[in-house]
Amino acid sequence: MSSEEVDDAVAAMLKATDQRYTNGRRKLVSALQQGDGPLTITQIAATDTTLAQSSIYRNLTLLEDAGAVTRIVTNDEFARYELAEELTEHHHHLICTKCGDVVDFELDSRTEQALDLGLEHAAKAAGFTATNHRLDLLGACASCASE
Amino acid sequence: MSSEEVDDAVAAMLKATDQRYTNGRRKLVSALQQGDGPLTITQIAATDTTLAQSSIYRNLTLLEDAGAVTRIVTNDEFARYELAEELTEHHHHLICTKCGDVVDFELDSRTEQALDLGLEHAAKAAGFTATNHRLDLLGACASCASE
DNA sequence: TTGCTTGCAAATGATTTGCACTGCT
DNA sequence: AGCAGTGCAAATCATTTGCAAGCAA
Repeated sequence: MSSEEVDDAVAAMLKATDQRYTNGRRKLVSALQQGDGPLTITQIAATDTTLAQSSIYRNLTLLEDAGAVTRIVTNDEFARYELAEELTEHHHHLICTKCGDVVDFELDSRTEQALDLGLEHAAKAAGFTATNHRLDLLGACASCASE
Repeated sequence: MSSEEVDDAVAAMLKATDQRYTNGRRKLVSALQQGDGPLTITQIAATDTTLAQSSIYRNLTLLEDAGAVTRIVTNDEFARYELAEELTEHHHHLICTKCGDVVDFELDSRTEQALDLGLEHAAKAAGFTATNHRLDLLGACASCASE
């Protein structure tokens, strides 16, 4: 999805929830589009020092409610945000347990399909109504592993 | 792994890090063994009102450092703890996005193998050194879905 | 104007820490 | 006796919220 398409989609999502697509919100979406993985508040704030922290928090929450953004927590103390799956490709996360960095990756479709089947089965067995899954790989990123 | 085996294994892990296996720590391990999924501090505290919150936090951290316990964060504000994978079976989590409850489940071995292969491949491609993976299913648990 | 947005500063709440006390060894 | 473990209360720190001012319809 191109940058403009994402923008349009977000605009539509916001309109649907009676929210404005303000300047600050555009900046957030843009920052999230840039990164190659989910970003922390600090990382987002660093992309544009004119953004007030409280507004970043508020607007990310608002965007999350509108369905444009997803909040994820890895294991360290900061939450991270990324564009909703609907606006990106289905992907997973490489989480470096040393530096805490998180990077996206995709699984080949054969594996992904096998996984979906297995999960569907397991969910049914547990009486669980699954909406989506979340898969992370934990370990050391390239730069941390070489140290 | 039986309750006693877990206990022995934890004892060994603690000894290896020069830590005592005190009463309070035994209670924590026991509580975690009981639950059918990772537990929050609140849930653990509820199993034994004589445990001080600060000690629960401290001891869980200590057990985590010893490798006996794993801390996980799902998406709500509380962290959860479970016995380390080494002391249990490899499993995944059903996370109810309504009530926040987390329950363990296992994937059939065929799917798990396919997943391992795919992940190994993806990790190599990204120059990532993976130690393990984490897979959650998000949705509504049986009781929340029926509401 | 009218109401949503923003920025600042103060409040909240999970988690951490200091310190004095208790209990192993 | 001597040091590790505990409980309480105070301190932290990410996140949330109240409020007054700015901005768009």
